[in-house]
Amino acid sequence: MDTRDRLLDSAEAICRSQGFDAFSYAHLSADIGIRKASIHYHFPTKDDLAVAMMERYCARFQDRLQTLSTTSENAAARLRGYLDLYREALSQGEQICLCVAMSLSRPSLSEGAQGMMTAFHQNSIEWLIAAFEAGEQDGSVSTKERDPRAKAMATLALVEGAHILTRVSGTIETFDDAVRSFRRQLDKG
Amino acid sequence: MDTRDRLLDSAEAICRSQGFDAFSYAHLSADIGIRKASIHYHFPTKDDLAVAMMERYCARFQDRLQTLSTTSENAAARLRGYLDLYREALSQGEQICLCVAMSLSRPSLSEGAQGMMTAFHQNSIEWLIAAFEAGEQDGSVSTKERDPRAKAMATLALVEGAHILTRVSGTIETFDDAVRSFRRQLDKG
DNA sequence: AATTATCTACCTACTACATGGTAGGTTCAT
DNA sequence: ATGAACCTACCATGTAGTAGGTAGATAATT
Repeated sequence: MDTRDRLLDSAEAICRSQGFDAFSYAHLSADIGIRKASIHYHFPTKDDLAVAMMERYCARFQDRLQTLSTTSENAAARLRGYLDLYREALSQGEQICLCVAMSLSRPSLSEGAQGMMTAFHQNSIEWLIAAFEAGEQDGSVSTKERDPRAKAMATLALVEGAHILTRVSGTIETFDDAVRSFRRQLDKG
Repeated sequence: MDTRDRLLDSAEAICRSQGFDAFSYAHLSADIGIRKASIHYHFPTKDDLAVAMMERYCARFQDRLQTLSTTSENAAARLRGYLDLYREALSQGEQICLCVAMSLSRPSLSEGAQGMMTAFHQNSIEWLIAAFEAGEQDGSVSTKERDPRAKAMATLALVEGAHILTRVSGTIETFDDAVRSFRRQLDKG
């Protein structure tokens, strides 16, 4: 793997477990074994790194969503896959969604990085809306709520909030507990 | 107001809008108008400040929950009040729950501060469980889900996640969108 | 009542270290 | 001989925290 990717990996790991302000070029340097100044060759400023990190994360996530859409047998399966995606992202319970992690850092992140976060949510919402609409058509997702947008935003809030709860408790069971009710709805449909 | 409280106010404001790592004794100093070193008289270390901040926040929140329990006419009203509490906490959309904000900072927060966060969630969950159980008894809250613990954890995740979404979008409408589905359920019952 | 000691809440001045970032040089493959 | 990918050495600034002093209120002792 090339240095650039290793830098992004290292940065993403710290960022997702301790927040954006928690890692420094010195940490990365010690972590991957090149001098601090050399990192500036790959990412002139820390904000460049932030943007690159978000871009890669968003692209990967988007890919996964795409795959889910095409391979799932019905809308309920798609949404179950979505839950699994967030569950896997937790790793052992210490890695939360990069977007959640970044959202709390000082808003001095530059419009570039801010924009990536907004885009990430936008994409997620659109995907979820499509999933819920498909669920109503194929009958695999039955809910009282009719408004697909409300359902989509509630779902996004649920999984991101579940990440926070899991981060605090430290055990992945917390995530399962928090999404249990929603998951049961998907199984019944 | 005495200096100690002003320090806590200032710290809490920055912490809830930019994260724990975003404020320094220098910021507080400039904000309330005493010298940086004098802050160490009130809070010897930054972690002492963190613990005091969390203690005050938890106590206040607990008080509010208590009030809600005693003054609401039924369980649905209690839960509606809970949603309002989180909505108000957002202020104009930049102030998120202190516990959510702290949960992302480097876990070098000391067991004291970590423990306060766990306690906060514990208290919230217990309060919510009681509310959902009351809702089943008085018939004001009707849901498919039977397990009150699953409902409680899902609700906590929902409101904390809604805070994150609101923080990113910057508008309070986001919060309303995210909890709309749940709130509608409470109104119907 | 006058003096002395103690305590609170601040101050100036400092340290040691971490931070992001820069200047300029070296190695090595193309 | 050009450029990518690194290096050493540095800088200005910000960080939490310390040492030691001071004005003023309060309490204790004579």
